[in-house]
Amino acid sequence: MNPDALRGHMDALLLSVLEGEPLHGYAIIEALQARSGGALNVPTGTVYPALRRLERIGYLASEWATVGGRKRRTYRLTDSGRKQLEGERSAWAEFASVIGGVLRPGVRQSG
Amino acid sequence: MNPDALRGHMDALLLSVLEGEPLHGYAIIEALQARSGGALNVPTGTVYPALRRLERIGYLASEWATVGGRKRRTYRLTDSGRKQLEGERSAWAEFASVIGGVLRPGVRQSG
DNA sequence: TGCCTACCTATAGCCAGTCTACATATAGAC
DNA sequence: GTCTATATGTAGACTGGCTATAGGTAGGCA
Repeated sequence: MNPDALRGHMDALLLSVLEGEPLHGYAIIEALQARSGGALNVPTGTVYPALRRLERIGYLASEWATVGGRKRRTYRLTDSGRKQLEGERSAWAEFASVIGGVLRPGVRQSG
Repeated sequence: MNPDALRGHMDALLLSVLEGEPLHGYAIIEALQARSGGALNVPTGTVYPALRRLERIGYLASEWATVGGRKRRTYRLTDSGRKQLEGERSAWAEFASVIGGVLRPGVRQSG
């Protein structure tokens, strides 16, 4: 998967994965991998800064927890984040439709 | 349309629009607008450098022409570009399927 | 005792592609 | 002579995903 292609879609992926249940960073990475059938291998250097950014904006909130002697920062969607997720979903639908439409083979403008 | 979302998909759009017939830069911008129902407003600062890059790689070839007193640089797909377009199309299909899959509401991993 | 793997968070700096803003020029309408 | 449409092009800003690195715990294994 070309990394550049993810640009601008990462937020939607993160919010979506957190919709069902709160997760910590490492688990989010695994969830993305699992949900994509292994196609999405997002490095920590992408996920952790993105999560902090989303928290700063107000779409996520986080709490520290210690599980099995390991510290985790667990993120959950805020109401604002849930609303944003809706927006991201329709933006994606629009985007996919537009790009898909232009890429469709054999299209000609007037002939 | 969020500009970042285009990252990594611009090449595919340009190659696709040139599949049917050779076009010059300005016409390519109009074609993208037309084919997308107005959703795609790609600025010249994006298109011209991208076209040059694609030519440098070998996916496009260009020739100068003068039409109605105005100079145009007309781009056409090379064989290599046509091949690349196929690759871009399947990459897009894969990408759209993966992202769409993760974004689908109500997905849960095991429960 | 040491080594390795899995788990877990985090940052500095790189990089490439899209964007904004600007520069340049012809044709035709008004 | 001013405006709009047509037409190409560059410099530099911006931005967000990536690489590389850093730090630490737990548990298996030899």
